[in-house]
Amino acid sequence: MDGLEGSPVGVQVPLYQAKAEFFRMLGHPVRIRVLELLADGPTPVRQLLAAIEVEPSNLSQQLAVLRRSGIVTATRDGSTVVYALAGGDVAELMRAARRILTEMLTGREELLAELREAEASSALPQ
Amino acid sequence: MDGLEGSPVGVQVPLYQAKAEFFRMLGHPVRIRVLELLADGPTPVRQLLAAIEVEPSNLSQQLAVLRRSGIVTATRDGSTVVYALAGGDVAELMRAARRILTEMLTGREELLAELREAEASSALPQ
DNA sequence: GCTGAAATTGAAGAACTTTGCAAGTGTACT
DNA sequence: AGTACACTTGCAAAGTTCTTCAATTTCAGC
Repeated sequence: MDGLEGSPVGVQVPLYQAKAEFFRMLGHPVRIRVLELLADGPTPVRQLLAAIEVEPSNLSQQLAVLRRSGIVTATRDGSTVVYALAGGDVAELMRAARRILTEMLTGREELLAELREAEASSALPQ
Repeated sequence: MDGLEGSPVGVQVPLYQAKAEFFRMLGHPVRIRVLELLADGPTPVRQLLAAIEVEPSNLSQQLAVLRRSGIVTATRDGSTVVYALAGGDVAELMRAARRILTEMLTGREELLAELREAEASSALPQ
């Protein structure tokens, strides 16, 4: 876990490792849903909890991961805590991901259609 | 691992889970480097191996993850195997990630500067 | 057919992440 | 002060992923 935040300022982490940590931090269904909800504006935990089927303590852990990575901020307002995206076009990233994902799944269906039609043998790995 | 490929055709996985699996598949330094190398065109394993400091069998494992997810394809040419991006603008995704990453790190430095200046107490979580 | 090089696979153990529960902190209300 | 609510934290068990080793497959050249 913990990726980005662990690095003291000035200690250089190779960029490809920072990227890997960034993507790993995105790699959890609850965290994805939180980011998508936050894309529509700052949201109190209570509301996230209502929208996502998950135990409060589990949500808190996932929020902690997002917070530590720096992609979201938390501010306390009375007894509720409000989360918001720290900046950046997270929505754009999600769009890019969706495009690739769609393409990948489409490619897959085409491949399967081909395979269904001609039960031929070929010489490719796997 | 295995995410996307495990799903029989027609069994619907919630989109946020497919996204999480997709990002998790990107979440490894060796896999990121492979994708970045492949962004410059199809590349034989031998060349990947020369460019990335990693054991052959470890690289193979990571290539298998990428292959199973469908983001790359492998074709055999004589005794060498050549990998290529399966489609999609992976480069665009990486650019989006880099933008956010940069912003996050910049935000962090600003925050730290602020903290250094005024050692004030506040009431935020963490 | 052997031998060697290129790449993959399988399996075992270490390392990491996720989950849920119980306990803790902070704020608001009476 | 005491109770209730909103969240967070610590921790152990369960689950997943990573790394490495040895074994295997596939092809090319002899």
